[in-house]
Amino acid sequence: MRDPDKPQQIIDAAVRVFARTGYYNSRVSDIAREAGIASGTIYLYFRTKDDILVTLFRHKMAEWVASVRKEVAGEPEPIAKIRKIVRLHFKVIEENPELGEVVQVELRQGQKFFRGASAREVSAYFDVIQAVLEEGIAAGRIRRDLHVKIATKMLFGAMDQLATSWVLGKRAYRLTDAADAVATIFLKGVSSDGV
Amino acid sequence: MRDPDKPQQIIDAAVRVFARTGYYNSRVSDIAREAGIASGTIYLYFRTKDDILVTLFRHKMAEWVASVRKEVAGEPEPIAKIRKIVRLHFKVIEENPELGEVVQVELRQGQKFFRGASAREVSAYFDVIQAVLEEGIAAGRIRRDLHVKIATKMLFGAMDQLATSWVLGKRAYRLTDAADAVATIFLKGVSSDGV
Amino acid sequence: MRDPDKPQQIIDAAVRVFARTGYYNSRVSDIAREAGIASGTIYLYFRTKDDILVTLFRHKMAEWVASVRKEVAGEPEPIAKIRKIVRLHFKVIEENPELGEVVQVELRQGQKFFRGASAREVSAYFDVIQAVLEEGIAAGRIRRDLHVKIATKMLFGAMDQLATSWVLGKRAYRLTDAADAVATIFLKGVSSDGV
Amino acid sequence: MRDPDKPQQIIDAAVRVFARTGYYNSRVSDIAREAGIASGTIYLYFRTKDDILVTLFRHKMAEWVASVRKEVAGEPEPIAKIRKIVRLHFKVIEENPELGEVVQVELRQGQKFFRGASAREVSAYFDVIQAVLEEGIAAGRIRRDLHVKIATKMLFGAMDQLATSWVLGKRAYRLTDAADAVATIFLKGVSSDGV
DNA sequence: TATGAATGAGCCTTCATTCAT
DNA sequence: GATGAATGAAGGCTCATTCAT
Repeated sequence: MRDPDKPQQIIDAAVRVFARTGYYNSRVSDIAREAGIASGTIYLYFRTKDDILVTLFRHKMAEWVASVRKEVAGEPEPIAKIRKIVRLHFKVIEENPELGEVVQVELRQGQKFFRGASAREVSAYFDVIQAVLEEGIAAGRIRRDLHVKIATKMLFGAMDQLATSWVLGKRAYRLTDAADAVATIFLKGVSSDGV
Repeated sequence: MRDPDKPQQIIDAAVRVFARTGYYNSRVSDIAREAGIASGTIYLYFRTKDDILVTLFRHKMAEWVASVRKEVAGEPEPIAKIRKIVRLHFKVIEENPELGEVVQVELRQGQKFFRGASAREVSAYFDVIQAVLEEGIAAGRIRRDLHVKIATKMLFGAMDQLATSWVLGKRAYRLTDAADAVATIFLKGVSSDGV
Repeated sequence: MRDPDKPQQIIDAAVRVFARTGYYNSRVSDIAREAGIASGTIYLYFRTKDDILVTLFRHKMAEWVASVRKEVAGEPEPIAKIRKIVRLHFKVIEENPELGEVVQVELRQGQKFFRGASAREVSAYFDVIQAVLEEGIAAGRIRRDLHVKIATKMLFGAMDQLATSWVLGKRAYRLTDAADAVATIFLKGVSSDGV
Repeated sequence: MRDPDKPQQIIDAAVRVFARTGYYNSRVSDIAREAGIASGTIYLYFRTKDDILVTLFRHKMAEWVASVRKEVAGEPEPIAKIRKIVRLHFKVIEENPELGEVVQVELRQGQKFFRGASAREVSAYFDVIQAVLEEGIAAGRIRRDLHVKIATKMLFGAMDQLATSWVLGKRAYRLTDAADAVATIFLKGVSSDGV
């Protein structure tokens, strides 16, 4: 198992193929053709077809979470952090619509049928959001009585739905243009009354 | 002479089977067994396996939207309407977790791969939410400058994510208990400043 | 099992259906629809689908042979008898092209796969031809050294091929117009030299 | 890298299987077993089960016609050519009775139901016979007023019927022994009177 | 390591036949 | 007798996976 680029090439090919036809309607040989290799070669790097999807999720989500974490770390202000998260979420989707299609569409299948293999990475994303909200509470910018877990899921769900609509729709507008509106509504919803 | 209850029985069986193993991992014969009929019988009422899923979506979403519409119609106050929608959304999921699993998990697949067969019914749900928001604006209860389409998607996404977490999770709490918190955050986010 | 017309109606419907799509591509329900009855009713008169085909062959061939026998009996002259046989063969096909299609196309399948169920009737036809040839030899009109069985098969084969071409082709000409040419060539081939 | 002998092996296996049970009563897995391969392998070389039969017809008929053409070309005399054709026709059947069974029995089905896929090759055989007859007319050996198309069909039909009887019968005699009798009768039937 | 031909389990769908009405 | 809904065995075809080269 020498070539260290192959797994990444295969995953990138899989993203494109899955985006096009979905996991269950894609054949391993489609991924191989897209990657420019023989289908047998895939099995030198992945155990099964499922394994490709699971690894894909893990890698992409890990990358994503890492970049969100980094972005957030560079910003001291909790309110601004939320705005950054929304903007980055939409930017990632906008720049990688194929990845978006796969993640948006297949993730729920994945959560259910692939043993929560990507659970760690997904919940890491939730953790980032939740941590920022808690920071905001500590800073007095966010309501003390906020049910943080609920608010976390709401923000994620809101972003996810905007992204899904855009990805599966006509993409006639720039998704990132919606970022501020989304952040504003959410922040208004969770902020301390006096702010 | 053809049994008018059969299609419903088959759909109900399909909901249970799809909830358990997902559309692509379910066999037609599984649905037949669950429905207590022979597999050939299914083809007297549905053209293909796909047709079962599409019909399932259409029927269940149509029912759902109808009940939401009815609930909303009985309430004059736009703010209260939003609260009712959230409560009903969670109540439906809580009382039909299997339906929830199918709709939550398969719907996105469906939106993408089944010719948007359920698109009409899904967008009808969005329409209900949007109409209530516009009513709220007209009544001065909701910000005049709100981007209504964005807010609609946000509310749907928030509810959907809460529901998904609950359905795929341990269900250790009552989903409906989260309804007021969700509605409150959302309403605070969109309401007129003076309110 | 009362209605004495049903079996005939079913057979006639089967002739039309088999002519259209062939035995193996026809469904029992197609025959039922064509006959204007329910598919279950067929099983009151026939044991299996095979039974329909076998009975069809037997009846139609028996009718055919009977009419050939009658026609031949009315003609004292052996040479004229041969001409009559050819003319009648082509007339039957021309007037019942659907029957022709079934008999021509399916008969060989039948000979092979349906236990020679129609063997008796088919060989009865051969017997008629052979008897006429032997009559011709006795009358000195046909070569004494003729291999009668071979000549019988040749005449049948020749008529059968002309009929098949016509039935499966465009039918742009009248098949009976070819009868005399066929008879003439055959008779010249088998007649006594001095004639 | 794909084995270039496989298609031929599959066709040969198919000939044996179809001869035994007929096209419609044969399963693809039967052909695979007869060919000593897995059933999926067949689909690497043929698109559908139909495709096997059509290809089989085309190949075998093309081979047949080529050998007839060659045989005929080596003989200058038109009368002798006819005798050669009959002898070769019977020889092919006698040496390949299984092929004979398939061609004789299934060909008519094929003509009707497989889009006339073998039409070109079959009519090429007719063309060879017809050309020889026209040659005979030009050489003054065959009647000038002969309806060539009818005579062509008659000869083919006669040979075909002899072959069918032999193939489907007990094969208690040598088919080639009948060749001269058949040729003689036919030639006497079509030859110029003075000959 | 890479290949891709070969494998064969698996599944959707059809349709001859049955049987309750 | 007549119906046609129900049955379930059967089979063509797909495709993830293996393995000889």
